Amino acid sequence: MGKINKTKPLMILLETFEQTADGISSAELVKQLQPKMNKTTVYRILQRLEKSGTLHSFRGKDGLKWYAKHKKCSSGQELDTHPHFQCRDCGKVECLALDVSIPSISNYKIDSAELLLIGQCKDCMSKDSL
Amino acid sequence: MGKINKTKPLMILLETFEQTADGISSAELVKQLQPKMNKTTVYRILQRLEKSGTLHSFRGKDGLKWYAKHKKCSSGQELDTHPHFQCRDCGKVECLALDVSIPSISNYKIDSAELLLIGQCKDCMSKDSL
DNA sequence: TTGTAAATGCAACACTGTTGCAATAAGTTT
DNA sequence: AAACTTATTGCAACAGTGTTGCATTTACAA
Repeated sequence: MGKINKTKPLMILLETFEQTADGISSAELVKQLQPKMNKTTVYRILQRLEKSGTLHSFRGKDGLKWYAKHKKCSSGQELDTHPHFQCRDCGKVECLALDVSIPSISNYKIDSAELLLIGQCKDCMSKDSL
Repeated sequence: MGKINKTKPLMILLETFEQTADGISSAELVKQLQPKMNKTTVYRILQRLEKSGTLHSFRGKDGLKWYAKHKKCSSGQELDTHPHFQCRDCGKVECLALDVSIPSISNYKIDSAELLLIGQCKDCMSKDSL
């Protein structure tokens, strides 16, 4: 009891996501944290943080899994279906603060939706004009 | 000249997609066509068919790449941004004949959008009630 | 027939993500 | 504190998706 925690992998990941509102791919995290932290540990912590509601996940344009902070919905239980933007050039992913209305389809039960917008971000647009 | 074509991989793939309006994942195709056709060949033909406009591709909920017939837009050059539905239970993917309006974002140039609706299809709903 | 370009197969590889098991750390009970 | 239990982490091995290089075959043209 009273033993001082060393900086744990969980904390490192939590702080990483606290520092940005952007998305981070699991693969990127694994690379960044090696060899300080094991690949398996990274994947497992991400799963835990998603299950606990701290993070949300989605797929990027290349099929990679991305995570970002989970934004609490203003009105309780509704689905948070904000879109994500991914730059076709640098690959960066951002959460967009927009509401997307999910179309309803007869004979189908829709649980969730993922909207990914692909384009060019500010940085890459300005690089183009140099 | 005049030599009779044996049934070529390209033709097999084309016919496969002609027979359904649903999506088929590359991985599924590779499995189905083995050992008649090589994995690499399948992937390369899919790339070719997408580049030529015969197929379009998108990512499913698990990051797999899916292909389906490309539907021509009624009015020429506009982006075809129909959503896709994937069943959370059986994994099947369908193209939905709905128009989705892509939100525009200041400072961003949006090229394309992917909307994936995840839920339960008719078949799996009826299986549940047995 | 000969030559050339496209299409296919094969092996090996890179990468993302998972699983099983052992080792460690943390928390609980006595 | 000691013993026990549970949760975390690391490591190695694996499975699956997709790509690349190179050799071979096929289609097509001169």
